[in-house]
Amino acid sequence: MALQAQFFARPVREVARDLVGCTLTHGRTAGVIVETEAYHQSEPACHAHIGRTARTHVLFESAGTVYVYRSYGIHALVNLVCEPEGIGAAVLIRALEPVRGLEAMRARRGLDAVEQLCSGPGKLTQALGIGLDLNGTDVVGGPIRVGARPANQERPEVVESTRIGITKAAELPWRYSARGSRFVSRPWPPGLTSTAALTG
DNA sequence: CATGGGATTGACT
DNA sequence: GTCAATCCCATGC
Repeated sequence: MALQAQFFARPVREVARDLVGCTLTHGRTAGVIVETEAYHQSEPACHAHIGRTARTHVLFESAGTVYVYRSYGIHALVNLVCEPEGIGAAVLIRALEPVRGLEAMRARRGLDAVEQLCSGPGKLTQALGIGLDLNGTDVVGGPIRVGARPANQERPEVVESTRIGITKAAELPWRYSARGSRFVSRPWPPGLTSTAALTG
């Protein structure tokens, strides 16, 4: 059952929390969302904080719009726009548990380990074939879809912690992860050694 | 028009 | 743990 635009037209932190356990699909590849982060125009880590520009105008569009941007000149990061139209806010999808199209993901990523296919915001866009060309598309009727958590499936326990890799507003606990998942981008709390992440 | 920085990743010490 | 790759875009002259 696909999520509708109304699901995203809520406070961005609620949407970020509720997206954990939902399924992100593009083409023949799909994964269960296990890690998200919320961004809102009111805080400086959000691209929309500076207002509407050529880059950020998508963040102010209607709920359910897809925002894809290039990070560090290399990676594409995918976000889902939230809150009423005119408010700049979005949820960054940071990690997935791969569930469909594993071989396509392996081919695109150039590695086999399932834990490493989608365990990061740049990794999952590469695994699912999501590029900048999808910026501005819609999760309702567009190439990227989000499916609700199945009713017979238990709601995952969600851990709240601080966001990863930012310098501004780094203290806000706006990161949401599925407790115990082996597919998150980094262990919690953040700051543990990277070797622990690989073996855990 | 030139410049600097970034919501990351992977390779290397 | 440290660091370079790489490019779009916002900013400033």
